[in-house]
Amino acid sequence: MIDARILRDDPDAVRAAQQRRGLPTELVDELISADEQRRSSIVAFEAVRGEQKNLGKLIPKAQGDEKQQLLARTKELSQQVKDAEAAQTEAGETFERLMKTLPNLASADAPQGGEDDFEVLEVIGTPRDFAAEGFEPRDHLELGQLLGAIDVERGAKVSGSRFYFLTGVGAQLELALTQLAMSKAAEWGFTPMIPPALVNERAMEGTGFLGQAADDVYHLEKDGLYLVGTSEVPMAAYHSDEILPLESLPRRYAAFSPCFRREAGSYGKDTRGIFRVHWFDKVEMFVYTTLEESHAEHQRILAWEKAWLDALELPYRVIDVASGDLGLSAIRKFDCEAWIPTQGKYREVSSASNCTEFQSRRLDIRVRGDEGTTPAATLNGTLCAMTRTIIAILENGQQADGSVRLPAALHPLLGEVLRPLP
RNA sequence: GGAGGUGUCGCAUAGUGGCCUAGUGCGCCCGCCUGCUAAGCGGGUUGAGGUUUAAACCUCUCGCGAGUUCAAAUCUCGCCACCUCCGCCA
Repeated sequence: MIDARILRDDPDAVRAAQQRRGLPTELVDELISADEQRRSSIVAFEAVRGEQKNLGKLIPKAQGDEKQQLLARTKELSQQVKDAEAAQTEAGETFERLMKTLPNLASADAPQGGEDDFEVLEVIGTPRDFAAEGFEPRDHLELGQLLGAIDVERGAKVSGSRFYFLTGVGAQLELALTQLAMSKAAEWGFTPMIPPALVNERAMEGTGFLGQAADDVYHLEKDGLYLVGTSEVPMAAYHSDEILPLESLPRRYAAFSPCFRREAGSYGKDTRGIFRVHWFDKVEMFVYTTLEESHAEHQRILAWEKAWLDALELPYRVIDVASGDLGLSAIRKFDCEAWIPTQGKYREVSSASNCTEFQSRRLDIRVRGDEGTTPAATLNGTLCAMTRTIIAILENGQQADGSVRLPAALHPLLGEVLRPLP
């Protein structure tokens, strides 16, 4: 949710932001009139309510006829107050419902356009030339099977398509990555967290996932709970309804959790292996800070993501996602994409978003500063999404015999090389 | 799943229909006093929204929501959270 004041004072800025996302601007006009209606209903209610209170004070002191007259008058007022209050509540709810459909104001710094209009900011490392090395690279699934690391057949048998078992060195690889990511994050000043992966509606709605992304969310109707698609959800709701002292910011958390995604509408896409799955584990960075600091923090989060990919010795690039491809809550998003040799493409492995005040207005997270309270800013960024990282490590580190050279950072945990099963 | 209890300002408490414009203590902030510190004295201190050039004023907020009433922190009902006990359980 954005600041209603911006809507009143500078509606053109809101229209422009909508246009940057490629969305119609009619909503802005609807919002302005809903806001006017809301405010006039407040004025009407407060007028009758004030009168009721004033007269109510006179009643205990009044006697005889005077008292009877007052009672008659206030009895009449009582109904008016109820009606005015109902009208105010309704106008308020209408406004809020519309407000919640309005995405965060896309940054003018983000590239214009849709999914394919991202800007490449940086390309780091060099993809290996397998032709020059004299062999055809195997894809992650084939490598995973040679190493005894990934079992998708049994994943499908037990749970359905887009499920998998990590087995043997595959399971060890995830645990090692988790341990490494969490300890690096702790070194950087993040508080390690293991949050719940089931959350209530407030948390899911407040982070913006019941909007355009609602179809992608698993919902346990019987219990009123949702499975999180990312620990961003419990971590944003962690401080909901709280007022954080300014001195306590930034608050940086590194959360490890499973992530569940229905992947509705991606039926034909990325069906081989574990690239696009209904469940994976992830270490996520989540930060609470001020609006002013959020832009610099966004860059820091990106820098930590890069440091992580550097440590894993993966070739990757950084893109600035176009405004039409942003999620509901973000004003700007940077993705890191690792090189996947068998796809001949860079593919997303991490993503850093600045959600400014959008989530904290919905979840009521404020900062107490010198001049009263203001909504906090929230940011999130992937540190390590397990399945895609495993894919990148296997494919980029593979050798002609099907073994995989690991990055030096993993040597203390797993040794230098993963070898095929005999 | 069953039984009972609790929910008031940052914390602790008072408040059983109108004197609540929610009192008091602690903490915190400002000032006074003051060799220093402590104590003492005076003032301030929930949050949200609205009217307004401003100053100021108004409304809402006692876990949440409905209801009764001219009037609700207070009475009634529902929900939620927490605590204790019983059952089940990794």
